[in-house]
Amino acid sequence: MKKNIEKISIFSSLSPEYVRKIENITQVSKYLSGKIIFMENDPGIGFYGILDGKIKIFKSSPLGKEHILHIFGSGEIFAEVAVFAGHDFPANAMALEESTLMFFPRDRFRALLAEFPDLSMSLLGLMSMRLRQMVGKVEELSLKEVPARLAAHLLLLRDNTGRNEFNLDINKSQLASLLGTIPETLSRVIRKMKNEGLIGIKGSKVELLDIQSLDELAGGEFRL
Amino acid sequence: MKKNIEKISIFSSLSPEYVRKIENITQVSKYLSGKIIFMENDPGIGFYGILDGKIKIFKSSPLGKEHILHIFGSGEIFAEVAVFAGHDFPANAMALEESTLMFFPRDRFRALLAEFPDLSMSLLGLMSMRLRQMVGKVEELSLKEVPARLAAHLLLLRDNTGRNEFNLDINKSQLASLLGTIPETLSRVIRKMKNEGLIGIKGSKVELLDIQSLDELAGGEFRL
DNA sequence: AAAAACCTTTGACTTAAGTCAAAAGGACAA
DNA sequence: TTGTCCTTTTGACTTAAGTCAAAGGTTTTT
Repeated sequence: MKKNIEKISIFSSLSPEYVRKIENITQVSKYLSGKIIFMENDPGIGFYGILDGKIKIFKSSPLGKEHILHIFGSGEIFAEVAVFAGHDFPANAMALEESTLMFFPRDRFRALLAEFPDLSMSLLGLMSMRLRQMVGKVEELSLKEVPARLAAHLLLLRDNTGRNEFNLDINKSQLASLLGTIPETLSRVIRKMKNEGLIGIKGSKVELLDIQSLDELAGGEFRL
Repeated sequence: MKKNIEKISIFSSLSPEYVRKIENITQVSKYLSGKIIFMENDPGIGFYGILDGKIKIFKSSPLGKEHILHIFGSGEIFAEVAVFAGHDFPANAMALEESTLMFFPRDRFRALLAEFPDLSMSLLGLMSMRLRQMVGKVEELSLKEVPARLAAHLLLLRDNTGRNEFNLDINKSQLASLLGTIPETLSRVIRKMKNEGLIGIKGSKVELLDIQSLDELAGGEFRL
């Protein structure tokens, strides 16, 4: 069966030599829909990557009720948290449709890490990077209101230029979309901030007039 | 100087033996406000954890303008992405206030990973776990509307119980807060769904009457 | 310079969801 | 049974932000 570890997103940006080394320890198999992949309390002898298909992770109560924890799709890996931690599988896994999985045996994976510490470093680096991206997204999504997002953005530009007066380097439609809103709304928000004396703006030249209020708008203590 | 690696969140949940081993290779130093920690293109000989203080990461343009990429605070690590990847530092770092940093030399850290592959596994496991949490948060924040969140929640309960009829195991105020809204709004949303024939509800007994519409409400193809 | 294309602003309207206040309901003890 | 307390629902109002349509402004092209 063809191995295509590039489909597993966490490994896809690894250097080709490591990709090959990892591929060599894996084992690809097909699971029919409904097939159990592992059960709760089975020893965590390895984790899985999904080349194709959908896997549901679930727990069963004594009464036979099932509690779905997660459903994973192509490109994702699962069970790695338990396996890395050296635990047994904490739940069951079942194929929801015909699926092609790649199995990464714990011991051989561990041996690879032992032999090639740079592989560990690369993997840690990749995860670290992704974590950063996600944290960024959460921060972004948490500022719900447009004025807050605009204020935060302006303060960031201020940090970046070191001035209270600077030029927007993109047009307002683009800025609107960057802030997750539409030009009309942005226009109105800008007008309001101008009327309230928080900023001055002419064309793409912006001047921050009331840093403290902007800072509070942005959720307080945004940046030093 | 006292070492307290527990303050660095990614290492805080590591087992004590590894905590000690890592502590042994680190070096704690104080930086006065304004002090440069490293410069762009310096070799990435190690990464840093912040025990206390604030660090700004920035780039300088040829004209001397600075562009702040990020500001890190207590408990965070920085520069690890470049260091793990074996790159030079891609930007400058400066203390924004008096800060206490812990330095993790790349070579010694790498040697530790080589010697203790289980440490690699644990770290990968921890990062994986955090990544999961963040992904979950992003998904949650992306469903903006209350009816969508309620529909998603009901479908999840359905998955979990395996029935179209089940009991809410918490009261409606708690449910409202779980969904990130308030009881009044939840009450109205429920009434609307009832009027539209999507659900039946009596006390805490819920029946899903139109799975397909609920599924669409929840953003389509929520769960198989 | 005139025309076309694009960007930005404004107005009028709609929708989602929050606030405040008050009315129903339900549970349970005295 | 009658209160008392808590949860839930309802109404009236407000706010934030989106849609649609149209009017001004800028550029760019010809």
